[in-house]
Amino acid sequence: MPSTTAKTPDVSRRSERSRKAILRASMELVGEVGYTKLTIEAIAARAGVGKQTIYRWWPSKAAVLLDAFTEVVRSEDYQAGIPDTGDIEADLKTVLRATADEFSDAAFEAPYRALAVASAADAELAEQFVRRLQEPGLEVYIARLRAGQQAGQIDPDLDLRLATEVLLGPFQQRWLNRSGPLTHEFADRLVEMALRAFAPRA
Amino acid sequence: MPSTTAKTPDVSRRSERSRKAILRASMELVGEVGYTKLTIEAIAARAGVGKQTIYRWWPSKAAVLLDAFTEVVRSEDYQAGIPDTGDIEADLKTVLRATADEFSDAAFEAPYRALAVASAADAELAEQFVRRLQEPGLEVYIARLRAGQQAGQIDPDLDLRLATEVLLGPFQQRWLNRSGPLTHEFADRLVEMALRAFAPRA
Amino acid sequence: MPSTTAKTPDVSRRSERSRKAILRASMELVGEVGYTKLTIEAIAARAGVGKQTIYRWWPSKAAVLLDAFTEVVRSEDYQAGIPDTGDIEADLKTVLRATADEFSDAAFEAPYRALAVASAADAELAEQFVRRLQEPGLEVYIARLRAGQQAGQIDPDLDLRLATEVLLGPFQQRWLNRSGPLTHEFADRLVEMALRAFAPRA
Amino acid sequence: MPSTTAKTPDVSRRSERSRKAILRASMELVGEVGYTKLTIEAIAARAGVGKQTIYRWWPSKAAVLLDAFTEVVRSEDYQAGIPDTGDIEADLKTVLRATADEFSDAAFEAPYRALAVASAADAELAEQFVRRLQEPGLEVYIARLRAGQQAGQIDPDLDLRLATEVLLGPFQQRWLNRSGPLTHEFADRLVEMALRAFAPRA
DNA sequence: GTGTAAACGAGACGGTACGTCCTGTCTTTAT
DNA sequence: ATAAAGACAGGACGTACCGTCTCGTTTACAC
Repeated sequence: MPSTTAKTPDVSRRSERSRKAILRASMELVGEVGYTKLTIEAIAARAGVGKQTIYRWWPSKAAVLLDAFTEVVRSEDYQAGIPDTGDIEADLKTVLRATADEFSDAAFEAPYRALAVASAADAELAEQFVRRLQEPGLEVYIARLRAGQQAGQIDPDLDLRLATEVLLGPFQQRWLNRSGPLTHEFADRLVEMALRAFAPRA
Repeated sequence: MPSTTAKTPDVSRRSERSRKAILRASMELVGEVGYTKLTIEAIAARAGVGKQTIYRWWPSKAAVLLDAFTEVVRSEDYQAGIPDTGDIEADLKTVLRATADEFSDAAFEAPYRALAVASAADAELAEQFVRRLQEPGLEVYIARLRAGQQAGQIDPDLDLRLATEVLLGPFQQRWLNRSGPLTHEFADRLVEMALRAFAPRA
Repeated sequence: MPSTTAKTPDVSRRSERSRKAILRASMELVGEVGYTKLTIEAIAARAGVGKQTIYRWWPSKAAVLLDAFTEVVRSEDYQAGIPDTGDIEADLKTVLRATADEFSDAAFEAPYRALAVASAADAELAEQFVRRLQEPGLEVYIARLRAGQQAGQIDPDLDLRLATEVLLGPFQQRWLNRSGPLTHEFADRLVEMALRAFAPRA
Repeated sequence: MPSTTAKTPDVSRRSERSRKAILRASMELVGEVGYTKLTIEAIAARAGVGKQTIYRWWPSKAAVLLDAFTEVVRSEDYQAGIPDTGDIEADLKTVLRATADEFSDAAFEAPYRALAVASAADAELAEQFVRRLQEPGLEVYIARLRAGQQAGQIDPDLDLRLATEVLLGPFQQRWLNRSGPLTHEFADRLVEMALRAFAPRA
């Protein structure tokens, strides 16, 4: 029976108090100084924790931040899902407008961009970033689109996965590249164009 | 009046040999060690150049890399534009498939991702990145779509700018997030879905 | 009356097995890595003992080593005393030559030097070091010199304490400073010179 | 022609200001906190210097301290030599009493003990310590003893090197081990006993 | 041609943060 | 209650780079 203990620390002995303090300090600091100037030393100092306690449990500052952000966002969003008023265009616009607003809020934007950037640079982190933060978001879109299919508003043969990419890809691109403003106007136009692609074939 | 200009170096006395060596060393090193482990000191050492020579002419290592990459890519792509066989779907698929292949080539991918990442993190760099590397790419798409409009294959009222975002956003998203493979299959499906959105209204 | 004694651990419950393992590990390690690189953690690990068990019973790693060394040396030397053949010069040379050999043996030298060094740096340890390891050595010299006085070979008014310092001080100095080799030649010359000082006044 | 440059820093570019500040800070700090608690970081901070500047020029904190101490002591002592009033006993007592006083002065004692301890632990340092600080001291004794030989007060066949060890060894031993007080009384008795050993044979 | 001023290669500098190591304390579980 | 185990806060280690700052040494234009 393997149970490779080796040098992995004992999770049952982990200090919850320290864990919380570290995540909290990370979120505070990334807002104050930005991701590039965020240092493990500063996190440890702010959290009142030894550096080793961070290195023991996380492989990088990005991983810390991912945990911190996940903890905050957990189910806060996503859980509700996308409203279904029967009017899919209105519903998608509502949600995408809200998302645009969220991405315009610095408190949300700073750590989220930090994670997106770190993920783009680090494949291992990316896997976690996508799975823990992006996938859940896609799922609620897929659910709403599926309802749209049943309501006859969406092509029943549509590749829903690809559909969400068409809807959200342009959005993320604008945001990451800062190649344009994330206005309600933009959200509306994007939804309209996407829905033309999603519509049942004549 | 002396017009001191103080600290701006004299471009006419700039050493072309050093400039080339620096750009070359940057491209080599970013391929060997990756962007995060790329250091100014290593570039200077590899290029046989004093550090100050780099600091004199570039504000950051990302800026060096942007110059290096621009030099390589210069007009190599883009200049030709997108072929126009009359079949816009086939033409777009051809180009997007080629792009997918390009982004799968490590020699291209490493520095380009480095720049994309650095741009996502740094607004000032982003402006240059978008203007010098992304915009020219968009333009050729816009040109082809405009031709499609004239040929009656594309909705004449279509917002062509937004259209390119719908076409390329999902592509960039997959690539940056590594959320899926950049296959020809993907390129084809993406073009097909986009064209449904771009088609003239019934 | 409870006689709490609060924080002094209960000696009667002390694990003899752990004590032995710790002393043994200390001696081994000081030989392998030297005193400066000797760590409490390594001793604990080698001894298969918790760190706290060391901290509970010893105030410092030097104290551990002092115990370890004392245990080994205990009475092994000293007990026999210095031989008395009637020829004090020969007797002293014999002993000092033997001492020179002992100090040239790495197995003895490493821990003893470690203790001497630690003692020179730490007054509290020094007191113990001198009392438990050096004084017993001096006593046997004093005893032999006293016999020499009675035999009329040594000045009856000689300060025997100071005499041992004159005999052993130069020896220790050479050894500690490595300012010269501890040869039999050196031992002989030192004894001869000292005895000129110890001789009865004309 | 070898001249192994390799990675040795360029001495001609060395900052004299930094060198002085480092040596000064070392001496201050060793007095304030003692040798064991003396850290390179603290020296760098006090000197207003980067740590690398210390690591670049010295192999260890002991080496820094040796330089610092040497700079202070340089020729201050030793240069004058031992007075020669014709009465060698009085002269030696004068000097040894003065030395006893010096070793009782904390400002001198702290760094000197630090060096002695570090030297006892580190052979490489010891070589320098002996050569730069101890040998010059011995030389002045040898010179005075030689004068004594010419004056007929000292055995012309005496091994002067060994003689200085007999005189100073007991002194250093007492001091390092703290095995007794360094009083004028002690100095006098030691000189008297040594001179009995040094006297011309009857 | 020579003089002078900038750019250059080199690299020392004051710093910051890294990731590792060890200290001495504290907590948990087992004997 | 002591012990083994090991997580913890703290702090120094020695290293790697940062961006700035001299140093001489080219280099190229002005005279």
